[in-house]
Amino acid sequence: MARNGLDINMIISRGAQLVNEVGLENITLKMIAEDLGVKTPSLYNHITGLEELKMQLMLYGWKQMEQRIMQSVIGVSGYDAIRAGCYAFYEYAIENPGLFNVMLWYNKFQNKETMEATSGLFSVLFKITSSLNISEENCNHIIRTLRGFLEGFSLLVNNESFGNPISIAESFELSINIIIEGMKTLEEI
Amino acid sequence: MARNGLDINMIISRGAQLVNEVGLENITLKMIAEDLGVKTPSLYNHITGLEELKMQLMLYGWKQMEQRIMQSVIGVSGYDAIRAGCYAFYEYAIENPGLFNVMLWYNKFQNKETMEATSGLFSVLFKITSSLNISEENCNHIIRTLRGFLEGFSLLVNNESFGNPISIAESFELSINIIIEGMKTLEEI
DNA sequence: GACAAAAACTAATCATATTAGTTATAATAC
DNA sequence: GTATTATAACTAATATGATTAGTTTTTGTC
Repeated sequence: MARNGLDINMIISRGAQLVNEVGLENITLKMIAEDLGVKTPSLYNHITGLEELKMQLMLYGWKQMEQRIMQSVIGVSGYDAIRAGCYAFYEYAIENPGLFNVMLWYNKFQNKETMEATSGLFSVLFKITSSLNISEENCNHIIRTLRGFLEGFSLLVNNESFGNPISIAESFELSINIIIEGMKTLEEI
Repeated sequence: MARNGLDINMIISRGAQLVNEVGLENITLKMIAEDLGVKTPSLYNHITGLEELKMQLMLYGWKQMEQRIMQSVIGVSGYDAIRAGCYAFYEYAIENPGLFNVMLWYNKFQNKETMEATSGLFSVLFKITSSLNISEENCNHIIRTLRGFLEGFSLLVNNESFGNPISIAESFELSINIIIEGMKTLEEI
């Protein structure tokens, strides 16, 4: 009953590629429309506007990252799994700098869907920490420690904010070690 | 030889207040100009544009936070000083949500000045860690651990990104404990 | 082949940043 | 005290991109 040109998924996946190329501050509907070979207003048949697109990109990114993290922890357990999950997070963030900015930026409380954007991902890490001898309450706190560190560190790397020339890879490795050693002090019995 | 109306400092300090009120995504030159009782183009006598203003706000915020952190560590040493500095960071970030977004967002590598925006602040923490029995290289890595955690955690809190209803204050406290305990495992001798 | 739904289009509107060119002010020189 | 002049403020104009209104086109269904 209508043309079968665009659909929302095409817009999101092209949007994700473009935002990685040009950055969150430079992405425009005009650019995405041109890339898809249509005029800007045509996008409005599929999205309500730029804000909604960014929200969709945010959800898309977190879901994709969740897949990567789940893959990464297959076959490993305990602290090795924590480590693997953290690396998967970091690598995805570094590979997708523009999209990762959208993920951080639009991960505000808005509604149930946006609130739950990251819950699947971090429930993976929660399950792993729960297998350790750490109280459930502390497991919940630890997830926040990890979220904070992973999001902040990745953002700093993507922004090239570290002035010091020492190895970033070693900083990440040591940071994860520090957090894991700190976690171990929370083990009960 | 000219009118003594605005100056750059008035623009920056009003801009800082306004960005905290309306958020980084909503701040405009028009809004700042109206607030200061002038027309938008008048601002261009003092700044080169919106981008430069945001960069200036970024520098302003980091300098102000640096003062707060230096105050916080007076009279304390060792891990207590680390803890005090972390709390000062976090509290400043929470009190200034819009400005803190600018601080994170525009803290990219651009030139020497922007690169050094945070160096004073973190050199305070570096001096403290250096007083512990931890190698200089590891001290540098630890600064990055702390930066990552503090920036990421603060951003999450400002965005209300934590869905779980457990106490944020306790999460912060425990996170700092985890990092400090992890740091202790790096002490040599 | 006509119809209806939906997607694409063109044209118009709006907001804001920015630039160009003009006017007003106030410190200094005389 | 007045003329000068540098600078800041102003008005008017331009540019870009988001968004909306209204029109045309397409395509599956009858």
